[in-house]
Amino acid sequence: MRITIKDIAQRSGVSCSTVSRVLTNHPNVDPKTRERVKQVIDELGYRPSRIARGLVMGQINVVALIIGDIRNPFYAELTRAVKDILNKEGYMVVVSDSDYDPQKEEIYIRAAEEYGFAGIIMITAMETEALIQQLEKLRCPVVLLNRYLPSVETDVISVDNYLGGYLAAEHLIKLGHRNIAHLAGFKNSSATRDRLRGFIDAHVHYGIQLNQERIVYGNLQMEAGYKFAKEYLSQNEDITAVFCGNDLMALGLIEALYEEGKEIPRDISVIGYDDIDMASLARVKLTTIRQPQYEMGQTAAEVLIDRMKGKIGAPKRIIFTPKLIIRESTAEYKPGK
Amino acid sequence: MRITIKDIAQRSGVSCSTVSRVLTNHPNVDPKTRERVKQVIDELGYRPSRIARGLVMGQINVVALIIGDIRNPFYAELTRAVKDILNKEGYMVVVSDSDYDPQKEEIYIRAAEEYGFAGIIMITAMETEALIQQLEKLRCPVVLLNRYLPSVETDVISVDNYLGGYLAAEHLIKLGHRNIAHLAGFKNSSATRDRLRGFIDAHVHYGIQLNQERIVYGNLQMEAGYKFAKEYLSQNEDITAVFCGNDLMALGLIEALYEEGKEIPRDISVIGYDDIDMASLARVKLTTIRQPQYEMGQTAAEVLIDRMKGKIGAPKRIIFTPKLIIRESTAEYKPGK
DNA sequence: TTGAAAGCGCTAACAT
DNA sequence: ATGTTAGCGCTTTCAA
Repeated sequence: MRITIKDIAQRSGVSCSTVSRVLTNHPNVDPKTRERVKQVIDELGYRPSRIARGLVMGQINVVALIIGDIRNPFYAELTRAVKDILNKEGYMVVVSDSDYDPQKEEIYIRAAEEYGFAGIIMITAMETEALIQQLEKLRCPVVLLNRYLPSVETDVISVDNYLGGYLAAEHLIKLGHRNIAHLAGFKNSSATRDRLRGFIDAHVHYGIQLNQERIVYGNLQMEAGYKFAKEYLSQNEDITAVFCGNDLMALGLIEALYEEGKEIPRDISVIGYDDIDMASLARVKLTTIRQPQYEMGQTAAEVLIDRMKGKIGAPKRIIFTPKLIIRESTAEYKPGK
Repeated sequence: MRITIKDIAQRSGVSCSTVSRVLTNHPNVDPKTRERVKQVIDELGYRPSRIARGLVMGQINVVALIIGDIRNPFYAELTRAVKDILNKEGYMVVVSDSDYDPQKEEIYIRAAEEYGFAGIIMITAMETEALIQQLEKLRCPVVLLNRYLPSVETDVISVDNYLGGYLAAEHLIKLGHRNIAHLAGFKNSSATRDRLRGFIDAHVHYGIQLNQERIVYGNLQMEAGYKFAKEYLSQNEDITAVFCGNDLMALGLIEALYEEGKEIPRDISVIGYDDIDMASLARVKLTTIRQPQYEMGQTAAEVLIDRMKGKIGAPKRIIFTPKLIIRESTAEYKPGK
């Protein structure tokens, strides 16, 4: 049978309340009593039931982190940051992969409610009406990562996606490219939309024509990049550069191109997004837009902790600045080719 | 205020017990009553408290997965498998990174106890006495992955590490290499030890001398491979091939070598372990020993589910077979070099 | 088929 | 400083 607070109380000759006070570090306990109780606790190897405590408190010290896919190194790194910070504060973190599917998100948020989680950090798949309604009803604080829901009052930690898209396009344009394709992320994500806007505006700014067919949407997985190369690029040989919505797709794209005997950046320039570790280790070191992965997670966790501790005030918007990292997958456009 | 079973009971004109029966799909409820109650539940958007339920049941439907580091793609893939299976059965999965640190493991196992988790799946960092004691006292089933604790009665899912080590060494030996170094994993892990035994036995079998200094232990991170190249290999120029304890270290090693102007496999042959996705995308496609990552996770989850459902019987040992995947990072030994 | 009541292990208000 | 008591939301005997 499980050892309970009652056992500790009996063995140390005090009441349950006193044991509870010792457990919660309540000041009103005689030092001697405290010592005695602590000793019995050690002796019996007592472990408090977080569930019982949770029932009384109305919640448990657990935070949900909802991301796209833990196998994407960008999310893995972010997850580490979130855990590092929250564990230090005594919170447990439950990481759920939405697979970029709003329905799965819904399920996970519901689970967080049923389990009485203390908070949620999420990168939303899309900004759907259902999600917004769900978040509005929520009884625990939420921090949104890299996405923006205009109608929901939550803290938001993000990176300037517009700027990221602009920087990527500008880099390619300055290298002389005029026919640039964009393999974007999910169409309904605000991050995707913002990057696209930046991408388009850079074209406008430099007076370069850009037509709709140059924009293709992918699912952020390596295969999407691979497919894009095999299907789209082989049909559109005028394309001399591609801006990918993340590094994973860029890597898949490069792989496919090599299979066809093409070389990067000789035949085509490729720029990624995120700057995951792999970007600098791939067969062609990837030029990319760096997002401060760890820092984003860290900040999100810190902001959430403040909210869970009851800090009030207007929703925060913390926006990091993306950075162009030039490596070897982009090069000057050579008309001869 | 939270909507409780009581609210549902009042609104539908029945007792709490009946509502509970509806919730738990108990057969003894009049179909009409059941319908009415369900309707009220939907109407009010009622969500049962898993915590309250957990208090009564003595546990919650949550499983802990304790791994080394989620940023290692091998673990990320395995994690996906475990989650896929367990979520389908209605369990939540909490993933904790031990950072290969037995103390962190201890903390996580304790947390699992305090929260009343239904089960644990873990890859142990080391087989310490403290861990064994902790596991013996545990009130929930445990499945061990790729590690073996002789004195603890748990199910074990693993890959034949001895064979893996043997295959790696044999491959290099057959290519003509005679001075092979082994950058192993953690010294105290049974997986590391078994692979080392295989590595040594292959040498013995082929009548090749091997001395102790050829074995170096690393922490399974990319930096360890990098460092190994910079520090060890530059001091030991007779080494013509390296067997790495995982792909990540192999990748780091190759990176360092390239920085020094060396080429793989021209100057040195490298073989990894795991066969993570990156292995086939790196600048040199990695020869490696494949472990069936997803399948291992899947099997571990299935075995654990059986135990949680009360299936009894002797501890299972399921052992997968590793496979040599030959790519481009290993080549025949050229005496000229 | 249903309801009343006890109890899971803990915290916190209140009383002493 | 300590004990008594009520109650968190649910499941589960037991009785009707």
